[in-house]
This record gives sequence, structure tokens and C-alpha cells, in this order.
Amino acid sequence: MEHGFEATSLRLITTAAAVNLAAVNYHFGSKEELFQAVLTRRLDPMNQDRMQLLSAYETAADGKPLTCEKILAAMFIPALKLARDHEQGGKNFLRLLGRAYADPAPFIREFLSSQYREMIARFRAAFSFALPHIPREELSWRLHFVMGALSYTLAGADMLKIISQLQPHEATNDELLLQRLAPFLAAGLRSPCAPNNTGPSDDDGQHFFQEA
Amino acid sequence: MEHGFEATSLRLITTAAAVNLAAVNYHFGSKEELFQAVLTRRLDPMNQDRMQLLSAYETAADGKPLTCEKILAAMFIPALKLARDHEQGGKNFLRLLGRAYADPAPFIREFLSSQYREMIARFRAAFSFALPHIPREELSWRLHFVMGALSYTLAGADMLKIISQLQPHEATNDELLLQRLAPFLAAGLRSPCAPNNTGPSDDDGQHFFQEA
DNA sequence: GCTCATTTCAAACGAACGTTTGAATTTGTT
DNA sequence: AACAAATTCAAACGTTCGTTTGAAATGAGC
Repeated sequence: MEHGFEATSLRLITTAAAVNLAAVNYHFGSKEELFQAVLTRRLDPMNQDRMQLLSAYETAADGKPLTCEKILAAMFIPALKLARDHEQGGKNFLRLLGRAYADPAPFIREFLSSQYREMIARFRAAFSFALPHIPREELSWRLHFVMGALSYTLAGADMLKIISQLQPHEATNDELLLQRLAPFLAAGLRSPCAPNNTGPSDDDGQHFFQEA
Repeated sequence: MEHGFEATSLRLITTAAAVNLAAVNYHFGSKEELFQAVLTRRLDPMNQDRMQLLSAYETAADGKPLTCEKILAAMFIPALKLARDHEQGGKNFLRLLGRAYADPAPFIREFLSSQYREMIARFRAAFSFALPHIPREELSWRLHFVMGALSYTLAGADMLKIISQLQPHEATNDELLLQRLAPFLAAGLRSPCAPNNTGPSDDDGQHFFQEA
């Protein structure tokens, strides 16, 4: 979490774990496979939880579309549950995960892609049903913004030291953090679509970036 | 941009640039200082542009508060101008910058912190004037979400390959991307504040994550 | 209690890293 | 042309990396 995948040596890990260096290659095969195992152990159950929670909400809604807040809650609650699991370093795992989102290593990107594909598809369908007036393509972008803000927030809020001078104990309160993030994102998701986003000749859609 | 700071060797860089390996240490001192020089050359002028543009908008508004869209435009337009400068690899620089936001290396975090502190303070003041009903602390969080979504978007939209199956030529159209991001973020910034966000006993503020 | 598969361990391997060195080369000035 | 400063260059430095090796230790089944 602190140093990223490349800069974290196996010697650092095995020393901290009080095991032999060769144990990693014996039990996991390589450093990459160890990393994938670390992520899979918690990421896969978390995404399963997310989808089950979403399904539970949908059956409870009985055919009616869910609110954005409800769908976002299905994304955030399993993450929070994991953050609360102090026995297994929950908060640190979410930060490791947030860092992995931005890691350029191809094997990490492919791994995350395979781990998220199914969950993202489910949630996009839910948002699409909840926001029928938003075109599919526009919704894809907004879902991207949601994932970006979420991963960035989970990654550790180091940027907060620049943006604000909040107390450090407040900056690490992930629960409060997500309670602020969800309404913010819900408002963005619900916001009316600019007219003709695909047509570049629309004046109202363009003047925004024309000046200066 | 592709491999991150740690995984990009000086031999890769100097070979691609057709210069000698030792030239980096002779002219820049170290790999870290080279990286800072690469960032500073464009980041510093970009942030200066942002602040000047914001000041221009403010004097044009003649004492009246700016809209969120206007303030966001002051953040995005200089970034777009840089992205359009193909002579100097503008788009690639923004992606390098987005990656740097998430890089855990302490010297990178300190460097970015010093480069952004002044600009962030200016923009927070502008948002605070534009959104007087949002408490200072809540605004800090929202500004954090804005920076997160922006950096994640600029970092390369690799997650889009998971989220949607958009055409790759569309995925790289940064201008359209920011035109979609700005309204999304403006809606989030403007969204009404949940009652008593600091008090954890408020029922309406808590039930959101209590269930399941 | 012996056997054999599994796991642990210290040591070493080859490769790649950022950096340094000191001699060549180029450049600018007289 | 000659000198001095600045720059380039090939080579090597010491370190660290992920991985491999082969022997020692452990554990389960008969």
C-alpha cells in the first residue's frame, strides 16, 4: 500500500511476515501471483457481496427502478464492511486496491479487468434502469467518473493534505468519507444531460471550452 | 506514462532519446530530479494559467460569485490547451500527471503538494464564494472528489475498457471527456448538503449505510 | 520407526537498477 | 592555434531485485 507493487520487494514482505524469502516462490510461484492472491482473497468476495446486495435491493423494489443512492449503497456497503474488518487489515486493503486501480502494470490491469467485468455490467444495467433518460454512452462515462472518484477516495486521501488541513483522524474515517461521496456522485449521475453531447456543432455544448 | 516512475529505467529513457546514460545524472543530478523537471516544465505554467483564468473570470463577474461550471472551466481549459499541444506530447503528459497523482513515492507526493498548494487554495476560495451554503469542511471533501475524478480521467481511462466497450478513438478524445466530466462534477458540487454531516447520531445521515 | 512427500531454509544466481568515474570530445573564448 | 570549460561517452561500481538451488527439517501414513 505504501510503496506500490514495483517498489515493494519480496524481502521486505517476507521479513515483515517472519518467513523465508523462498516461501513466496514455493507457495505462489512468483511475485505477481502473490499479488493477485492478495487481491483475489478479498476483492472477489467483496464484488460478490455487491452483486448480491444489488439483487436484494432489486427484488425488494419489486420491478420498480432503484434510486441512485440505493445502487451506490450496494457498491459502498460491502467496501465499508471490509474496511471495518480490522482483524484482516481492512482499511489498508482498500488503499492497496485503490492504488492498484492506477497501477500501470499490464498484469494488474488485466487482473482487475477480469475481476470487475461482471460486477460493472450488473451495476451499469441497474443505473441504466434507474436513469432511463441518460443515453448508454453518457452513462458509461458517468460510471467511469464514479469508479474514479471512489478508487481515488479509497486510495488513501493523501491529496487531502494538499486540499485541506483536516485533522488526520478525520481523514481516515472511511465511513464518513463514503457518506459524503455517495450524495455527491448521486447528484452527478442524476444531472440532466447536455443537449446533443455527440454533436460537436451545438453551441450550448461547446461554448464551455471555447473561450480564452 | 506507461510503466510508472519506479518501473521506468533511465536506460529505457536515454536509449529512446538517443543520448548517453550518464547524461541524466550530469544534467539533472538524479532520476528523481529528472522526473521533477519533466513535471515542472508543464505543470507550473498550467497551474499559473488556471489561476490567471480564474482571476479573469472573477474580475469579469464584477464581485458576483461565479458558477461552478465557470470555476471548473478555469481548471479544465488550461489542461485542454496542454492536451492540444501535440508538438510537446500534451496528451501523454496529462496521463503521466494523472499517474503521478496516485504514485506512492514520497518525493512525488511532496513535489505535487508544493506545486498545487497555491492553486488549490485559490480555487477553494472561489468555490466557497460560489457555494456559500456548503460548509468549509464539506467543500474540502467535494474538492477532493473533483480532483480525484479529474486525475483519474486524465490518467488514461484504462478502466473504460472494463466499464464500457467504447471505440478507442472516442476514449482518447479528451475534449469530449472533460465536457462530460464538468457537468457531472458541477451537479455534485451544487448538491444540497445532508443535514448535520458532522453529527453521527443523525438518523437520516446514517441509515444510508446501516442496513445489510 | 521407517518412508516418502511436503515444506523450510541459507545461500547463491544472473540480471537490472541508479550512479560514478575518468578519459575522450566538443564548444566557446582569446 | 591554443587553452579552458563544458559536455559526451563507454565502462564499471556497488546494490538490490526476483528467482533458483539443494540440503535440512517437518509431518503424515503404514
